Amino acid sequence: MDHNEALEQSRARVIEAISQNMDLYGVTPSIGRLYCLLFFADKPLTLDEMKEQLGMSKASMSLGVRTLLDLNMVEKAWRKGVRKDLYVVNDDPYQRFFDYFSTKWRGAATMNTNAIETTIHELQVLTENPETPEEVRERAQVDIKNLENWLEYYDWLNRLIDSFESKEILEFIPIHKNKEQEE
Amino acid sequence: MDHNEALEQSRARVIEAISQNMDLYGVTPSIGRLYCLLFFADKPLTLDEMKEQLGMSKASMSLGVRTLLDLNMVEKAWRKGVRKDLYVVNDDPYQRFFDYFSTKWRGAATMNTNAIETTIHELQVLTENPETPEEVRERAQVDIKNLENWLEYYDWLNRLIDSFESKEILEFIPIHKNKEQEE
DNA sequence: TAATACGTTTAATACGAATTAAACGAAAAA
DNA sequence: TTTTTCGTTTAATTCGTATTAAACGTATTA
Repeated sequence: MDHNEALEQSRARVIEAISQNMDLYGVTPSIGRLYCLLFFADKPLTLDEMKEQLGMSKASMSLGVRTLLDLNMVEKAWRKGVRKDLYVVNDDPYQRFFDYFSTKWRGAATMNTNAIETTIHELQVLTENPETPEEVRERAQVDIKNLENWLEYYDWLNRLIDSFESKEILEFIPIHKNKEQEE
Repeated sequence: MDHNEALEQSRARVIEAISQNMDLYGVTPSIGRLYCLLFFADKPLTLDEMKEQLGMSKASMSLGVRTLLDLNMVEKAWRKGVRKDLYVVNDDPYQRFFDYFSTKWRGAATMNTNAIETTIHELQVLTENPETPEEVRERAQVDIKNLENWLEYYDWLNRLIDSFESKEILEFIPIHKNKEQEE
């Protein structure tokens, strides 16, 4: 085995691990490998180069790059004299983590909060309606109580995400270079 | 429309919203609806009751309940005289959030960390090998630097998850009842 | 025991998302 | 202009997973 192969083989291990676990970010292993390809590339890549290296279609590369752009995991790059679109990885793992929550989790929290608020309002109208049977009224009141508990949680979640976006979380959980760690 | 329907319809909105957004927890909308069914149930349910209410097969309920159990989103319940297995929702949203990170994200962090550490070690051996061509050595050194940056991130992530598990995060982002909020 | 009532597993199916080939439109080059 | 080179979109296909029917094993009951 020559040394170039050894390098590629070493890389392959982390590529596989990371690609598989990228489902936490809601992307497929294929897109995970695309991300890793860009991560290990020493220069911005074109769609054709990605297609070449991964042995997939150009359409897939186009789609894959776009979802990675949506997640702020890659960025467009520019190089004089190059007409093709170029892409580089956004290799700050903290930023990647924070961005993911800013987009996906924040979006879900907003949607759920809206649905819950609307529903609570409807249920309140229901309980205030004198024609509502007692049995239904009671169930509605239990629902309201439970849903208000969720609202409180989503408020908390939003504040957590705020601390990610503003990076204030790093005051509580600091990034400390682990210098004096085990050799 | 009778009042019972009104209640069901109000519930349906939040059920749909939450079920759709449950993909953040890595589960399908079907399992999301199963979770919501248990959430709104006023008593522990059997597999047959779930099957009945959702119009799905018993096998699906069995599978679905198990994945929810793995995520600590539901628990087994007991009732005297009832032979069938009973399940209730674990309706603490904070705990749900924390458990998810304890299992899924911690697991991914561990796997990736292991892969990265092994790879860094291999790359170091490669760079120390006098037969390694200079060009490969340089690329390996760049890789090592980048991967060490990731290791630092996963260490940070683990400490963040620690603060979830221990609930110390609540000292930084407190749960405050939003009493004095906009009416 | 035997018979029934469970829950789970397995193998087959059905459904949806990932992937691609081909068509398309836009921009640069000639 | 016309032609070529891009990237994207669309429609078709492929692939994987969700779902189910049926078989299975186990525990309870009689």
